Amino acid sequence: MAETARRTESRYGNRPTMKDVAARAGVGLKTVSRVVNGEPGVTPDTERRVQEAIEALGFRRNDSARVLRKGRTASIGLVLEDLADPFYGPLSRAVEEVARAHGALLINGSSAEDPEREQELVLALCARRVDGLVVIPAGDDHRYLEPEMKAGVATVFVDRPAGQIDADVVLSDSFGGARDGVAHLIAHGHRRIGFIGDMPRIHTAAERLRGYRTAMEDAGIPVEDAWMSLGVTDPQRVRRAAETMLSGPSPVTAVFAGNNRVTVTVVRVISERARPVALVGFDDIELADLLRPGVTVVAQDAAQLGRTAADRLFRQLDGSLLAPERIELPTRLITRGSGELPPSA
Amino acid sequence: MAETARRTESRYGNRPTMKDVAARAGVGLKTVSRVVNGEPGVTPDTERRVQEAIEALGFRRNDSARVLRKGRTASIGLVLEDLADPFYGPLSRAVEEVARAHGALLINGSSAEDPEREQELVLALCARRVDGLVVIPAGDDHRYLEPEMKAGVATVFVDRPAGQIDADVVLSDSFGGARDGVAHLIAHGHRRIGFIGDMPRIHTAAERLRGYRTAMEDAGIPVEDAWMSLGVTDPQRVRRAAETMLSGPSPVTAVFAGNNRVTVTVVRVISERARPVALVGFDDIELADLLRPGVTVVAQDAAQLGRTAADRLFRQLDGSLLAPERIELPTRLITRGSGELPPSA
DNA sequence: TAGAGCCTGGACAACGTTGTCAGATGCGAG
DNA sequence: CTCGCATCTGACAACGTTGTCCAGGCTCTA
Repeated sequence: MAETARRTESRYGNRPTMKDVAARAGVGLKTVSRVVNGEPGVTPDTERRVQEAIEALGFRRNDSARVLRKGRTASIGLVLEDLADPFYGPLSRAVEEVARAHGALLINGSSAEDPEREQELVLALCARRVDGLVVIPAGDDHRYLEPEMKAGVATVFVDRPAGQIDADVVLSDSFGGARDGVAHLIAHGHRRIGFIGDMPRIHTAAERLRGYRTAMEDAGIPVEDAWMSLGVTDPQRVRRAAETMLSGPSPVTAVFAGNNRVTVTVVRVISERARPVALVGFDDIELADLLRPGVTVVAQDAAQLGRTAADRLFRQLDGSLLAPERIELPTRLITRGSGELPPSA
Repeated sequence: MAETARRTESRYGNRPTMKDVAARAGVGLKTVSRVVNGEPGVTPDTERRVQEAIEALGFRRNDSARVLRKGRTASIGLVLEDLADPFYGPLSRAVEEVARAHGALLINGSSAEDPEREQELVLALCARRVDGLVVIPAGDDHRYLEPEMKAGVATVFVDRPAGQIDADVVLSDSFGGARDGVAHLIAHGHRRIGFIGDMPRIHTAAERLRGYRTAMEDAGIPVEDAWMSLGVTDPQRVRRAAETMLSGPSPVTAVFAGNNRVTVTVVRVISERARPVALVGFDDIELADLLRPGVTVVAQDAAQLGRTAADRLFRQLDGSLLAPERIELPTRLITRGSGELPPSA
């Protein structure tokens, strides 16, 4: 009775606690705790009374208090660049699945490729005492994480390595993938090949550029500056860059696109041109097989990246002190037509 | 000195607290709290000493304890079906942006369209005392949320309404969109039109089916059972369903696809056929404009759904007691070619 | 029937933070 | 020189949970 009144009269936001449950069930506080956590040492009769009280009051354990007491939050943080990017959806989902298998929840944040925002997010997650962090770095200096890692926050970087600190990282073989993709174009007779990619301060972008250069060099083809466009990602500028290389005095006959967004725009530009242009893109894109010609890509497995990173994270959490490791996953060239076009003109 | 030793010798996971900072700076506990929270009433000199101690120890405030004291967690939960689905990426991102603007973090979970898993996730989020919930329901009975909502957890449903309870919901106009899409096909001369969609227990699927039926009825066209395929989503079965309706004794000349995944598979099937088949899909898909013919779709704005829901959530949190509302966002027919093909045969 | 041992239940402290309140300090005015 | 006031600081309780430990009641055996 009294308890019911208390609930009813209580201000918005007041919730019953174990104490309330205990009072209503006529037992001690700790007994309620035992029932809630399925600990042994409670007679069936007592347990029933407690369960009824829980039901009646709509009690739900306050995990904040629990965390405070126990030290572990059973949650991990994932900081990525943009959840809306189709590359990160599967990655995030894969991390979530692994977390779920370990009974942990996932807190998600997008850095929008802004180093400051990355740091802000990471530190906010640390303040909540996430057990671990999976980070797709935006910045190139992660020394701010050192105290956190020392304090026991498991940390794994994905897609790009950490800057200035020694930490686990899971990568795709950007260099090898790009090199093979460009070599593929060369094997089909191209010599004037363009490269459009992101800012070289982004590790993957730099590696892919290096792969491009290496493939060209291996084939003994000198690269002209006009064939390369770096730091360009927004559709409008990619479009301009592509059109420029396709028009100049020595126009390219093939393009290597440095990521999925660039690929999409280049496909658009090429489809508007009369003369066919060969194309290989880094990252697979949906429906690539249905375009005419199909888009040849260097595919990386985003889900596998996420899974691998999360596995590694929980291995850290399971206590083994592991030396930081660099895990590189292979890429896969998927030929669909656009990369096999011969040079024209 | 003593503190340093304590830190160094401390077991894995030990972190400095405000008490440690206070001891090192030679001030009281509360003074540290004041500095950390930027409260007034601390002399610049004291503040500097405290800041130095914080720096030296690598102190970071424990938000779990803070939450326990203050009651608000500054985090909201988002339960959706599958983060890897391109429809949910932008939605999730939009919710995150709004949360960020309110200083809150986002905890994400995928229900995988399993009602039990949805409930499990939601209750886990409530146990963490998230301030609010954005839920894309998998189940059709949400009475389990009643005690939580009563206790002050702001709740908004998205994409599908809640079951058995009265709550805010933000929807796309599935019915109207589907009806218009089908009417568009009818206007282009089709009479035998197929429908492939998800299980009718999913609200959006049911609404889209209703839209299809209504459009057909409005045009005075009797619908044959063989034209409809319900509860089919995995690519293989969609493929079989599509092939069946395109082959039978009275084959359809056009297909309305109930969601993005179905649309993609149907595009595949159609592209393999000699005879052209008209197609309108619900949900936009990337590169739809580059296919030949381009794919005509009924587009909904996932980001806008997320933004609207999150806005509503924070309005609830800002204290105003609002009567539950149903907000319906319009859809947009985007014609690209596939929906304007005339009937053939 | 008394003592040993087991089982159940509860009192209490602790986790790290913030709100309350009162004490200390310094300064100016009478 | 002393009082009063404003400013700064710190002791203490509280948030809701879990771990420790002890008390009381029971059963079983000698």
